[in-house]
Amino acid sequence: MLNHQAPTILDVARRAGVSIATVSRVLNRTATVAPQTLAKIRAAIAELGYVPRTAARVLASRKTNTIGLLLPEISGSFFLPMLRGIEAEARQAGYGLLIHTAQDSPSLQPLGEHNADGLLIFTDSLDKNELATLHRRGFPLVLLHDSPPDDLLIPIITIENKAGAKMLIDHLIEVHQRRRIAYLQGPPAHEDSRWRQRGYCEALKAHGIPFDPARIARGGFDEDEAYMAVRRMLQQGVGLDAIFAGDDEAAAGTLRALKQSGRGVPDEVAVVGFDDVSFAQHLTPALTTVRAPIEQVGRAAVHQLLRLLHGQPAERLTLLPTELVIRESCGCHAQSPMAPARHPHIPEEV
Amino acid sequence: MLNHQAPTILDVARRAGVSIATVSRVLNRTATVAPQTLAKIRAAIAELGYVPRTAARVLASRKTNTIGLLLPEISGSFFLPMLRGIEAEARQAGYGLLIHTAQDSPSLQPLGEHNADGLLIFTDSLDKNELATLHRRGFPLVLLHDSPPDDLLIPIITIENKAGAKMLIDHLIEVHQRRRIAYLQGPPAHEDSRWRQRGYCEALKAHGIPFDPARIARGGFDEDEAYMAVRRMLQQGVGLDAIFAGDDEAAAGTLRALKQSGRGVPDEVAVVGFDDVSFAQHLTPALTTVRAPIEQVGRAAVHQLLRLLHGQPAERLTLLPTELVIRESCGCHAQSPMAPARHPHIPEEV
DNA sequence: CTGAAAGCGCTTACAG
DNA sequence: CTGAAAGCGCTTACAG
Repeated sequence: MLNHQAPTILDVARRAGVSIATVSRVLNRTATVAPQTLAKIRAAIAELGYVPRTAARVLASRKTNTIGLLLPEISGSFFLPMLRGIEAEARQAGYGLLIHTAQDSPSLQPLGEHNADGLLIFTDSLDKNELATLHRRGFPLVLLHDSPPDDLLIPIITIENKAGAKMLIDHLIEVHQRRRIAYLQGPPAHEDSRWRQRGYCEALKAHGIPFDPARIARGGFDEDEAYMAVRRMLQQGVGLDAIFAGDDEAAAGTLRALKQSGRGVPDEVAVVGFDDVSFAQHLTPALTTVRAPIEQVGRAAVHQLLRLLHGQPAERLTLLPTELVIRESCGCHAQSPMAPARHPHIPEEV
Repeated sequence: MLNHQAPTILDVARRAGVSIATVSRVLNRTATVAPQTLAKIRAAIAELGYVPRTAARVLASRKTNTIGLLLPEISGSFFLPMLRGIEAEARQAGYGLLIHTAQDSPSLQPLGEHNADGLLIFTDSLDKNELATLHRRGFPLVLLHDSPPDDLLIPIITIENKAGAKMLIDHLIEVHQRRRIAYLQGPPAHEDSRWRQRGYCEALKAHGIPFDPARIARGGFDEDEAYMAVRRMLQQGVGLDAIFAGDDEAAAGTLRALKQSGRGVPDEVAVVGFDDVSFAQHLTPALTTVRAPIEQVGRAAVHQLLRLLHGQPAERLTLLPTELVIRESCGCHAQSPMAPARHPHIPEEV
């Protein structure tokens, strides 16, 4: 399909007057080469605009030099910073990034040992059996926000969900005297949600507030689902003076439901989220939430995977700290509007 | 590195009692195979859990079956839907997606003929010379939101920026009687921004409003940059009754700057954005903007690239329609019952 | 420090 | 409908 035949290692070798083995050595810095030879080869490469064929290298070396990323789907403000972290870290290490969503493929064909050296697997994107099979084959795997089955030692990267949630609820109780606090659960099997709920429960307990199941509903980490859930609770007359929406997306739906029902936020009902995604600060009132270091999760995942790829031991669990972000929706005052919004870090140019 | 040797096509052939050529044929559906033979091969594949090595296929067939995506960086709410569209369309067509950001690599090494069949190139991510070189080699390329140099026939996918902007400004002028409308430009070389500015100018002209360069500033399609730009205009005493922020990110910064300066939005100053990214509806007041079909842009780009890959002619230009999204920041009433009611207001005098 | 040669696991004419 | 064989473009012991 290409107009001209791209140069191969043989073309370079001929032009430089050496063997292809020597060219390969300078390409891979795999052995010292005489200075003049080196210079000739470098020149030949430059003149021909030679780029090694990935496929040939992979076939011969049995390493793909690419990391696979498996996701359930591409959505939510959560995903962007994570991808940024993964891509940056992979690129820095000289690895390519192959992305695939599990959308409708029941089995994991498009990503595997045949086109990646290792895999990053996000919550809910791969069947546990397939995971076990891959792992037993010795294929390097790192999990994101989802624990492996007990018997498998697969590294996992996740965040301090419980501690974050506890800080948040403690704040509502201690600073704003809320005691009738609802919790909106995420998707059923979602570990983040379960840990957040534990933090919520612990905070209640620590303050002697009885747990009331009527104040638990399914928000699904989803704006519309949360909207419906809150409407339902309100209609049922569940007594509330605060809602922990589970995550920021759900918090947006919660705010909408409350506004529509004429409840004042935060005066009547305080609202808090989790994650601190980009739009959290733009909500009205500005959302009090917990900052999840999402980009770092991505970086850490690649980091651990690289260790595995290099035959080094990896951390079984990487638990990244979360941080309370106080804005207005909890009942606190607005901070100075002088402060510009915070932005994710942009790597410096070299 | 793997515990067991993964099965190869030879293992399958032996088990099925056929040659590797025949196995290859059923793998690729490249010739009809006798039913019993087919069955035996299928069985062998299943029993062995055989998956063809991508590298070997690529090397032998000279097709990578993957699409490369080159971006300047991973950021902004704009990027997510575009990626979703690209990934979905590629997956559907059986292509892998290899992502790379141009961050610090001055030249395009990590993505090219050696590991992709074709490339999707987003604005600002590749030097024009490299682009020309790739194209002249006959490498399939599709551009996103950025025109090729005149002499190169590279398909481009973009949106109706000018028409969208014109609708927006027409609305401000005709419905809300605004005449002192500022425009915040995007990054210098950004085509989207230039076309939006043309739409802005045409709308002014059509209503006999003189163009005033004092009302043009650099918002950079960036929240903080827009914030600073608006503050500056306000300090300089530039007369304004509306601001077209260039895009939604900049609109967020604009709202912040106006709020901080105590200007009422939309009463004193109307604000409109462009793109309709996810947070636009969450801003206060809810943002009137133009919906850019971003996910579709991604899909269309893959679609055109696939045509190229299949040797079919591709559309030189795909121009996707935009659509006005009226919310509240222009001065209109809230449309949906979801939002709180507002009293009608009488526009300020000019 | 360098080369000859085997081999990585497929696809694809070419025969039959 | 099927097989034998060449070839894709590299890497990597093995010699020297």
